[in-house]
Amino acid sequence: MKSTKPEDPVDRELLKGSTPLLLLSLLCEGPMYGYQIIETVRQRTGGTYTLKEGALYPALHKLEATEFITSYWETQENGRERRYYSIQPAGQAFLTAKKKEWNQFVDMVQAFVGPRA
Amino acid sequence: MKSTKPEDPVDRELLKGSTPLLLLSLLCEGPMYGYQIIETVRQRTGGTYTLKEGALYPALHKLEATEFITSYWETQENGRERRYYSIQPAGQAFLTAKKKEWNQFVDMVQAFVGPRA
DNA sequence: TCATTGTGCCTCGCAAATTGAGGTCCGTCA
DNA sequence: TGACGGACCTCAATTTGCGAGGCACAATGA
Repeated sequence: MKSTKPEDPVDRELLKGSTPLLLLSLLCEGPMYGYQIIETVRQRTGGTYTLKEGALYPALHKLEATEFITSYWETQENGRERRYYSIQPAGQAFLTAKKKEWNQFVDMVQAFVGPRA
Repeated sequence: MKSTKPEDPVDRELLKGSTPLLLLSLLCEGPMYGYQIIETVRQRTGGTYTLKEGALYPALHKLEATEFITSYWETQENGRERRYYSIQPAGQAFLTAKKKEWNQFVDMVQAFVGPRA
């Protein structure tokens, strides 16, 4: 798993604050481990959005500290370990709230920028 | 001009990066001065988005430094001064690019979060 | 007249988040 | 053996918004 050539990345500043939203959304589909999250995001966006490790891990740890997600280590057949994260009920609730906020935010900006070109 | 009670504000982190986009969009409608921008945004969003001075002025100065906008002082009848900002051709171009980026960004997040509830 | 509110500009230090670079460990395959 | 990729992590620097503060002056009303 590795490839997908780089596309023009989206303005980094726009991404700020959207990370928890993304992570929780992803984990809604099932448990995932860090590296997998990065690859999944990269693939699904065709390389437009490359989640950086330096942003991902701190974000995950924070979500875990607030009990929105939990983690557990799982040993693969080859003996190597992976740390899986899964969403918690509190995280579900938080996600719902965040989604609403996100939609509000989009509507607001759209109101100024004008509807989709 | 003053009122519009405070509503629940949108997550500050989400706002990051969207400010230049907003400012340029507004200035597309014609020259405006700082205080006016703040009031306009507050009114149009019903108080959801209160652009703070500490965020606005630095942002304007930056846009001016990059020649996306220009400013000029105008004296009112009562003798007071206002600093008007107006968009420049370079700003127009930048705005167009930013808009496209914005739409891309929204689509991307939407793809993970799921379409509007 | 005096005090308060509103208009209008600005800067500074703090907090939060991402980036980019760095580091570690260990399978696998040539 | 050596190089690569999987897989975890941290840290300094940067960027941006926030809050608080400051300054100046007009208009309002007690």
